[in-house]
Amino acid sequence: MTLKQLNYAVTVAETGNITEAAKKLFIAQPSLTSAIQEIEKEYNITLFNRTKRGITITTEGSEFLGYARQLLEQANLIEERYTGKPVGKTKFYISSQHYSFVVEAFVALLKEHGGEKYEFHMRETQTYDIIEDVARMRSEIGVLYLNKFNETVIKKTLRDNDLSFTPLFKAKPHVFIGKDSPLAKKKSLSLDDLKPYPRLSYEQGTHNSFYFSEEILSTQDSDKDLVVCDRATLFNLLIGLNGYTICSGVINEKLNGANIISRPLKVDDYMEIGYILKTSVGISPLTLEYIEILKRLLKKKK
Amino acid sequence: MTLKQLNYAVTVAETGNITEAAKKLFIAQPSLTSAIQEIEKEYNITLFNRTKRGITITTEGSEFLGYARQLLEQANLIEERYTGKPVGKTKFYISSQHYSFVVEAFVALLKEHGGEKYEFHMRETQTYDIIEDVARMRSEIGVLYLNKFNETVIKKTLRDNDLSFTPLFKAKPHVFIGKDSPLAKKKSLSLDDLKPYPRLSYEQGTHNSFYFSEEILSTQDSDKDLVVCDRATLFNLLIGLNGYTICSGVINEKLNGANIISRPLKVDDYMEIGYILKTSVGISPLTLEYIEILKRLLKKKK
DNA sequence: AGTTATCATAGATAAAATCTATTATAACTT
DNA sequence: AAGTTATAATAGATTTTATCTATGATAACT
Repeated sequence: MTLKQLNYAVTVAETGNITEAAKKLFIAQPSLTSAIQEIEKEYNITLFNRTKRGITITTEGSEFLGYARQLLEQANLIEERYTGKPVGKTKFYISSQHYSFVVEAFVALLKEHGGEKYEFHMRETQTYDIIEDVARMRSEIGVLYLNKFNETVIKKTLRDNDLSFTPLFKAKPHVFIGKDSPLAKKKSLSLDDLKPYPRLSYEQGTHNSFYFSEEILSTQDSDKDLVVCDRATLFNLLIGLNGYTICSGVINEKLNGANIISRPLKVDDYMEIGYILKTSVGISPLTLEYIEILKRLLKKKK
Repeated sequence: MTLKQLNYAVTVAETGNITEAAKKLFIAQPSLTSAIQEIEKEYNITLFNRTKRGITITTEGSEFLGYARQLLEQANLIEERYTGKPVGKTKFYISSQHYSFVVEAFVALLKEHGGEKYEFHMRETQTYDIIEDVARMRSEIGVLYLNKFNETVIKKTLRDNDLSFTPLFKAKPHVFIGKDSPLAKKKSLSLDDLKPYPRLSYEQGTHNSFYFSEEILSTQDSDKDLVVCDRATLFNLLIGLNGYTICSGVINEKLNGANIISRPLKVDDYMEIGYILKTSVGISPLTLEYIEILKRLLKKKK
């Protein structure tokens, strides 16, 4: 295994095409072909399925490339430290449930790296995808919540995938509503208060087991159910239809807008929000920095 | 930069002798010489001072090799993951003040890696050395405490060295005494109670500024002062001379022995014990695992 | 003064990486 | 159906890199 080979493999994966990747790397296509074959031979794995219209990554390959990327990232770090010149883009990938504080920290991280070339991904997605992203090393970090109800299932899923969960804070359940909603008059809300209004929740795809829901109490009955993928859409419906959604209550006016307010929900439950990491690969400096920012931000909010 | 070169450089540093290292690496000495020169040329640094009786590492070189080791460690991880065979020894270095829970976690980590080839270092040492060890990447992690008194100074030192501090727990000051000490009768102790007895503290070398003391209240006067380096020695003197030492109070009977007990100290102060990391290099899986063990252990004690 | 241990240099040799040219194959195009 | 295009694999030549052997230089020992 050489750094060159790993870099080649990663580029091929990104390009999805050996010929194309060879051009990017300023080498001839057969050289690249043989470099890839070398890795495959050395570790007796298949990184790519070859077709006549490019290549596709195998599951095995996707995992391997996760490790490879991590290693290359670290090699670039040394390169930069000792040449001064930035080598390749700074890359950062995060998968998260829909929390504005996660976006806020993401923005803060971006600001600190504004000068450099970068490629940052903020994936607000479904709970199961978050876990899968981190497990397959598509993202280095994921943010989600645990509570009494989903804890056992999620923790088992995490264990199975060699992932660790680190709590950030415990939140009492809140309800997000539009500031002009009739519900806004009350200081706190009960489940009965919510009954007449449309409930908004996030789409959970094929893994729409209750356990992977983004909202607690998803097993509760509701007459009017609206399911969306996008935070802005959710907020639009919240305001437009006097809807509500149950959440952690950590709110950022700048990001969510002044039209959204939160009210405590009168139930005996909690949400423990934290981040997940793939333990077997360690933590990169950038991820470490992101975690620090998260913590700093949350401290301020309290 | 290639992994080969880095590996060569690290071996040379370990051996302190190019000829010798070449034998270990099963290559001829001139090959090794030129490999090292290549790195030095590429990054315009001097890794080693050559003398006629081997080589010595430069300060620059020591830092570079810190990064190199980290990278190689991660490369080995991949190698192991995909060949099954263990590649090189598992290495773990920790520097810490004298806390038995740190040793306990160290032991637990060892147990989980008992089957493999390993080289683990537990450096119970002086506060400033802990900071330096982590800053120079001789250790990946360090454990020390902050309190009102030393916080500003230590945090500045950490910032200057690109180190982060993460709190583990806050402890109320306790006093360690022998179980047969006259002081053992009282449920809690005041500073006046301690006056007549010998105070034990850890040697802090040339950096013996108050701020780097391992014990809080080190500025307090004491008539009988005993200064040691070794935890066992400290405990022996504690028992033999009815001495005392001020500490966090986290105690482990198995490790410290049943002859040592702790009593709360009546002062308005705290110790915030946490770990320090070099932020610019990320965290290795093993260090991550160690941190998890620390947290688990401390949770149990509470 | 001779011996030993050490690292550096020179030039030869071996290994590897890369190149050009070509083949094979599936998917489009006309 | 025949031709064209895009893609990856293979073969063999060529270049580049890594390593080797032999030797030189120098300080520290004996």
